[in-house]
Amino acid sequence: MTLNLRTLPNTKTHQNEIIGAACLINPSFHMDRPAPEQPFQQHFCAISKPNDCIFPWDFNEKVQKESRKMKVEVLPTERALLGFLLAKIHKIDPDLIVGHDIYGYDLDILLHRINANKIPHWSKIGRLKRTVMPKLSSYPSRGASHSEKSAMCGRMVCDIKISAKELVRLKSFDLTELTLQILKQKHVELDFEQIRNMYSSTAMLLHLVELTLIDSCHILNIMYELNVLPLALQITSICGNIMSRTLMGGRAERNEFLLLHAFTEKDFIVPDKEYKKKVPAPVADEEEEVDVTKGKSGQGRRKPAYAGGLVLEPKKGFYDKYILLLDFNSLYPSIIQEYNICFTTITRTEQAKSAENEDDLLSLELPSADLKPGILPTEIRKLVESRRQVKGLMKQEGLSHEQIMQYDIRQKALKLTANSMYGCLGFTFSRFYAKPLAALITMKGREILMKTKDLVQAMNLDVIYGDTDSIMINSNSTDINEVTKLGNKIKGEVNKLYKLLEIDIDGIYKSMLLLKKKKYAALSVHKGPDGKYTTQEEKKGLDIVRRDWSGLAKSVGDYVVSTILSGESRETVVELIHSRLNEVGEQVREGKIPVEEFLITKQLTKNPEDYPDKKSLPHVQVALRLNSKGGKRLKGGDTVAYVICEDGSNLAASQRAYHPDELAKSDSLKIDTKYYLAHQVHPVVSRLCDPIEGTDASHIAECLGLDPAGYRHAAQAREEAGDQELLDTVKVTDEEKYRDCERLMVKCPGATCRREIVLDVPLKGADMYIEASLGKCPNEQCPLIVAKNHVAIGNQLTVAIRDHIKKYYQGWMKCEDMACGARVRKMPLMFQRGHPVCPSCNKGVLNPEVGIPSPLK
DNA sequence: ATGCTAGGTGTCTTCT
DNA sequence: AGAAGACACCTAG
Repeated sequence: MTLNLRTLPNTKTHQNEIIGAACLINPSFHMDRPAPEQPFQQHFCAISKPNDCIFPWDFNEKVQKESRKMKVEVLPTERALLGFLLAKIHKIDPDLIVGHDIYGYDLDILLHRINANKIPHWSKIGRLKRTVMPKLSSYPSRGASHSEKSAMCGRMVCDIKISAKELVRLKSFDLTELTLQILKQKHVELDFEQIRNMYSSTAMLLHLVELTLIDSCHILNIMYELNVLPLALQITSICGNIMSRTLMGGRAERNEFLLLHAFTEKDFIVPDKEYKKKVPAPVADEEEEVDVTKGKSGQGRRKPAYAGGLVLEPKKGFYDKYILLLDFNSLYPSIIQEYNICFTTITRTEQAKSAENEDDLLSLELPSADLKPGILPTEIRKLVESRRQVKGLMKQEGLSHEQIMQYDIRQKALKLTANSMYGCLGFTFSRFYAKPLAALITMKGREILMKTKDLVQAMNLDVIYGDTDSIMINSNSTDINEVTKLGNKIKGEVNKLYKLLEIDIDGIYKSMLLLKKKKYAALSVHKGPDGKYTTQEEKKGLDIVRRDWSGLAKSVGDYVVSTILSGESRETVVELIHSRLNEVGEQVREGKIPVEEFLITKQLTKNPEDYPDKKSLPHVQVALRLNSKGGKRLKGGDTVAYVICEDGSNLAASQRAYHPDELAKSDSLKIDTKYYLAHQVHPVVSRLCDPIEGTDASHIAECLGLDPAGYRHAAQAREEAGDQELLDTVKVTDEEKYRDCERLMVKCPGATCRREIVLDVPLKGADMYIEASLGKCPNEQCPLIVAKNHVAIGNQLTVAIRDHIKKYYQGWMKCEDMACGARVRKMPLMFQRGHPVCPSCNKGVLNPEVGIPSPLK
C-alpha cells in the first residue's frame, strides 16, 4: 500500500495539519518480481479541510459523480480523516507501506496529529498493539527517531527517498526531481497558499485530490522503476539481516549481520554490541589537534583515521593520441583475498605486542601463504563466486525478461555487498570496526598501484595518471589495434604478479583533457556489434558534473569540453569557444536565458538553524527564509535551489541568494547577470581551457564581456605556478625552462679568430653542452679548444652578466598588449592589482623588458 | 544517528 | 593587500 499525505500549516498555530491522503493498494504484490503491468488494483482518497475553510457547496455531490473514476471520502475534520485512515490501514493490513520521505516527514506528522487529535488505537498503523505513543521528536530533527520508526513495526516501510539516495545519483531527492528524472514525468508541487486557494471551488478541490492521487502513483512507479524491493530482498537474503532494516538504508548493519552469521557458524565468539557511545578516533594524547570534528553535533567530518588510496600526480594537458585505461577489478575485495586479510589471520609481531604502537602498520604481520583462508576472505570469495555463477546463468539461452532482471539484480546485490565490506571495517561505529585491517588493505592498495606504475614505466610507457586502482597510459599511438595489443600486454605482465588480483582494460580514450587529480574528460571508444567504432564522452569530477554549479555554467562548460575533445585543430577549437562565449555573454545580458539555467543547488548538511555561520551561506539563508514561512520545512539532507539576484543592495553575492519562487513573485529582484558570467561561466570555462594554448582567463573574460584586465594577473599567476610545477617534475625541456632568457654568446679567444659561438639550447643538461660546444672552435682554421681558456670565457661571462644587470636597472617596461606595444621607463602611477597600467593604452599592464624569468624567481 | 579516504574549489575570517 | 586557515560541498574511487 502506498501512503501519501497532504498537509497544510494551521494559520493560527502554524503547525502542520493533515488535510488529505491518497493510497493505492496492490493485494497481490510480489517482491521478487519486476513491476507488474497494473501497478495497483484498488485505491482510496480522503480529504478534509482546515478549520478556517469550508468545502465548496456542491463538493459532496460532485464527489459522488466522480466516484467511478476516483474514490474519495470527504471528512469534516482532521480528526475524522485520521480515524478513517487508521481504520483503512487496520482493515487492509498492509505488509508493505510505500511513500516518499515517510521517515523524514509523513510518519512524524501522522503521529503528531494522531496525538493532538487524541485518536484512539494509534498503534494500528503498525501490527503491534500498543498503548503508549512513542516519544515524538521535537521540531529541529533530521528525521524519525528510533522509537518513531517502531510505530509501524510489523509492516515494512519503503521510503523511496531513502532508497533512491542509495540507488541513484541525483541533484535532489524531492518528489519533483525523482518523478522527473526516473519517470520522466512532471510532478506538480503546490505551496500551502495554492492548496488553501483550492478550497474555493469544487473543480479545484477535486483537482487537489487528483494530484494527491497522482503523486501516490508516481511514488509507486518510482519504487517499481528502481526495483527497490527485489534488490532489498536479494541483499537481505545475502546478508541474513532484516528486510525492513535493509529498506531503511545503512550499509553497516547489513554487513554486521553477514559477518555475525559467518563467525558464529565457525564457532567464533562475536564482538559485543556496544551500546555506549564510542569516542571516534581517540588520538588526543597531547593537546595537539584534539580531533578536528567540525561543530559539536558530531555531524561534521572527522579527520581521517587512516590513509586511503593513492592518487598519482596527473600529467596535465590535452591528449589527442589514444590513452589506455587499466583498472584492477574490485581492488579492495581482491586484496582481502589475495593477502588473506581477516580478524583471524592478521597478528601483531612479537615485539609490537608489548609496545603501544597500535597504529603502526609495520607491527602487523601478513599470514603465510599456506595459512587457510580466514572468514573475511572466504565470505568475499563466496560472494564473488556466486556473482560469477549468476552472471553465467544470465547468459543462458531462452531466458525470460523477468528471469534476466532477477539475475541481474542478484548479481548487483552480490557486488554491492562485496564492495561494502571494506568500508565497514573502517567505520568507527561498526561492530566489526577494525582500523588496522582497513589501513592494511589501503596500504596494500597503494603498494599495488605504485608497483603497477613502476612496472608500466619500466616498459618505457608514459603513465599520465592513476587513482586508487587505475592507471592511465599515453600510448602515443593513433592505431587502436596496436593500443589494444599494448593494453593486453600490460595486462599480462601485471597479472603475472598476483594469484587472484586482476587488472583489465577498462577503456580506451581517443582524446582526453586531464586537468587535475580527479578531474578529467575523455572520449572513450567502443566497438559496436557492426564492428564500427563509436565514441562517448566521459566526464569525471569537473565542475560540470557537480550539482553546485548553475545549469548555465554547466551547459557552456559542456560545450567547451565537447569542442576540445572533438579533434578539431587547436585554432578552430579556440575560435569556436570564443564565439560561443560571445554569444552566451550577449544572451545572458539580454535576459534570453530561462531562469532554470541560473539555479544553483546545494545540500544542507545540517538543519539550517544549526549552522554556526548562517549569514554567509546562500543555501542556508534561503532555507531559513523558506522555513519561516511554514509548510514543509527544509532540514539536514535536503537540497536547496537558489539564484543570485540583483536586489538593490550592495551586499556580497552570497548574501543575495533567493529561491526561484521569490524571484518569480518579486518585481524588484533581477538575475545578477554579472555574477553568473564572472563567477559561474568564467571560472568553469577558464579551468577547462587551462591547458589550451591560444586562450586564457583574460581572453575568456573579454569574450563574455567582462573586464579582461582583472584576469590577466590570475592567468599569469597560474602560468607561473605551472612553470614551477614543470620545473619540479624535471620533465620540462630546457627550451621551455629558459624560454625568456637570452642566449650567451662567446667569442673564440683565439687572437685571429674571434669566431662567435652561441651557446645554443643543449639537449641534455647544461654541463654536457658546455663540454661539447666549447670544445674545439667551430672555425676550421682555428685550432683552439675554447673551453681551455677559462679566464677569457669567464671574463666574457662577467661582461654579459654586467650588461644584463645594467639593462635590468634601466627599467624599460613594455605593454603586455601586443597591439599597443608601448615601451616606457617611467613608472606610471596607475596600478591594477599590483601591476603598473600602461599609460598609452590604459588597458594592458606593463611588464619589465628585462626581468627575472619566472621559474628562477 | 551512523560505510571509508583523497582532492578541488569557493567564501569568509584572521594574521602578517 | 595578500597569504593562510577554517569551513562547507561535492565528487572519484
